[in-house]
Amino acid sequence: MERREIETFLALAEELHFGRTAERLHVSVAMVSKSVKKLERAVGAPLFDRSSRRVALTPIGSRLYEDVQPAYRQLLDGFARAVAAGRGVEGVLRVGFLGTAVARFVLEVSEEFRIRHPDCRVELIETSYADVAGLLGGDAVDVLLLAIPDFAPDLSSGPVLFSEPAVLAVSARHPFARRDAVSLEDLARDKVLRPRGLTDELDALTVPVATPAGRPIERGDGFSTIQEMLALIGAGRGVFPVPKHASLYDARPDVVYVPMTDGLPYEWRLIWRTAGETNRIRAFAAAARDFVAVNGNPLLPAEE
Amino acid sequence: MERREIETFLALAEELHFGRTAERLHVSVAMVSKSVKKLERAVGAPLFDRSSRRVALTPIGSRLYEDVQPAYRQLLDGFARAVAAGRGVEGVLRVGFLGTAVARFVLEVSEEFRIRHPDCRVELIETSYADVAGLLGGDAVDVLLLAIPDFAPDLSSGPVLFSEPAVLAVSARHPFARRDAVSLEDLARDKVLRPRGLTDELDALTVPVATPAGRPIERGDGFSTIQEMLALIGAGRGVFPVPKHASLYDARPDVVYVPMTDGLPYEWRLIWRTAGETNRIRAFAAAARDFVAVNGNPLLPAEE
DNA sequence: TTTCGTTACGTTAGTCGTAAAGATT
DNA sequence: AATCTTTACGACTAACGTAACGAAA
Repeated sequence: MERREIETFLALAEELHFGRTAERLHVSVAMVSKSVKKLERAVGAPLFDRSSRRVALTPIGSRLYEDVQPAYRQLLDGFARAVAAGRGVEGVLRVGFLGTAVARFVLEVSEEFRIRHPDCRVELIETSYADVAGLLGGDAVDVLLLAIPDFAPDLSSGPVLFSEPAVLAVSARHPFARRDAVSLEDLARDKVLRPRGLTDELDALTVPVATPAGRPIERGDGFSTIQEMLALIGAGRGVFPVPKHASLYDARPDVVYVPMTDGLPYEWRLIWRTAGETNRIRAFAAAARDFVAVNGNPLLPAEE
Repeated sequence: MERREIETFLALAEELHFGRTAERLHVSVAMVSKSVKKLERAVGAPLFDRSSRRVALTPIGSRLYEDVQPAYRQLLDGFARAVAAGRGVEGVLRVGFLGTAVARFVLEVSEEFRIRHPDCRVELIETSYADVAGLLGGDAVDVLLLAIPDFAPDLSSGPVLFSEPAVLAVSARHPFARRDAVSLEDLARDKVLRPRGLTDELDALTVPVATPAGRPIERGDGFSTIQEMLALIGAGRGVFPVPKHASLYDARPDVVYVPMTDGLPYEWRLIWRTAGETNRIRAFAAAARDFVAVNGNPLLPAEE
C-alpha cells in the first residue's frame, strides 16, 4: 500500500479509464496497470472489473474507495498545512524585540518583508528582558531581535545586522557623568542594575560578572522595563550599560550616557529556535540582512 | 510523503527515540534518520527538535502528528477491511445452489470448509433458475454450484466436481416412458419445458435449440421451481432433461426418468465472478475439490 | 567513555518508460 | 481495424544496512 498505489487506485476509481488516469498522474499507462495489479495482489482480490472496453469497481474496490478516499484527503490536508507552516511564506510571523528604539528597525524590515511576501502577516511583539528566554522557548514568538550572542544550544541566529559600541547610563549627578569615557574596570566601583527574570547565564552575557582585572561587578536593583531602568539610574541607584543608540532615543535630563572604552559591542542579530526554523523566518532574516546592507545601522546617524 | 516516511514520523513521534523507533519498524537507525530528514525537507521545517540526548516534537511536528495520525489510521483500517474481504478467509461466504438435491453436497463441503476456516461463516442460498444470472451479476451470492459451463465472459469456474449423465423426465403416461433410452433427436418430438427468467443464451446452453440432425427443439411451458417443473411433466405438458441424480431424489409416481444416450453430461462446478474472486472463494473451491477427490459423486451411489 | 543521532558508501531491489503483444468490439 | 489493457525488457533511481563519524553528558 504505497502512496503511488493509493493515488493510482483513487484516480482510476474516479476516471475508470487507464489512459486518462495515466495522463492525470503523468505516468505511463503501463504503470497504472502495474500499480493497480500490485495493490490487488496485496489485497488478495480484484479491485477493478476490467476488459479492454470497460473498467468498473468491484464491490471490494468500491468499499475500499469509500474508506480510503476521505482518509487520504485528510492526510494530504494535514501535510499541506505543515508545508504551509514550514515552507510556505504565508500565515503569521511573530517578531519579538526588546525596547521601543529597535521597534523602528523592526518596523522598516517588516515593511520590506511585507512587500516581498504579501501573504504573510507580521506581528510585532515588544518584550521585556524577563521574557527573552521564555518567549523563544515557549513558542510565543518565532524570531527575536537581540544583541545577545547564542546563549542556548537549540537556538540559531542570523548574521550580525549592525553593531554599536556600549555606553554606560549613569545618573547626571554621578561622578562618571563628567568623564569622557569609562571602562569595564570602572563597573566594579558601582552597582550594575539587573534585568528581572533573566537567568544567571544570560545576565552574565549581558554584563560580565567580573572586570578584566578580576574584581567582581556587583549587581544592584532589578528592573523590568527600560523606563524603569532609567528611573533607577536617574535616582542614582546604579549604572547600566546600553547600546549607543539609547543615548539618542532615551535622552533624559537626569541620565547621562558615558562611552565605554572596552565594553563588548552590541551586535544585533535575529535569533530563533533551530527546531522551529521555517521559510518565513529565513525570509525575514534575508529581508533584515538586505535592509542593513542598503541602509546601515538605522538607529544611529550615518557616519561620514 | 511516502508511506515509509509517514510511518517513521508517527512512530518517532510516539517513541521520541530513534533506537526504539528503528526497532519497532524493523529498520536501521540510519533509515529513521534519513526518512525523518526527507520528510522535513519536504515540509520545509524541522518536525523534531533533537540532540543526542533528547527528541521532542516541534510545534509544526506536533500539529502534523495530530492531523496525520487519525487519517493514517483510517487509511490502514480501510485497507485492512479490504484485505479481510479479499485475502482473509473470514467473514461470510454466500454459496448459491440450484435444487434441493445438490444442497446435500453443498452442505457436506461447507462442513469441511468450516473445519478448515472456522472464522468464515457460510450462508447457503437456494436459488431458482431465474436467478442464476441475476444472483451472480448482482452480488447476491459469492459462488454458485451449477452444471452450466462458463456462459459469461466475466465469470470464472472451478474444475468439474462431478459429472452425471442426463436423463429425460417424462410423464409416466408418455410414450417415452416405456423406452430404455431416448436421444437428443427425440426431443424434437415433444416440447421441452423452459425455466422462467433464463436468457435465451443460457436456455440454449441448458437444452440445445436443435437436434443433431438439425430439427428444432421446441420450448413449452415455463416453470420457476423444480417442483413446478415436475408437476408440469406429470401433467404431460412436456419433457425436460435433468441430471441422473434427480431420478433418485425427485421420484414421483407420475414422472419417469429415461436415460438419454447422447445428452450432454451434467458437469457440476463452482462458478463465481472473476472480478469478485477472493480467498474465501478459492478456499471453498479447494474444499469442494478435495471433498469429491475423497468421496466421488455424493449424489449417486458409488459405482463398482 | 558511553550513548545516541548523522553521514558515507556499496549492494540490491524496485521503479519507470518504450515497445510489442493480447484482448475486445 | 481500432481501441484499450497487459506483458517484456532494459536503464536508472533510491532504499537499505554496515560502518565510520560526530556530538552530548
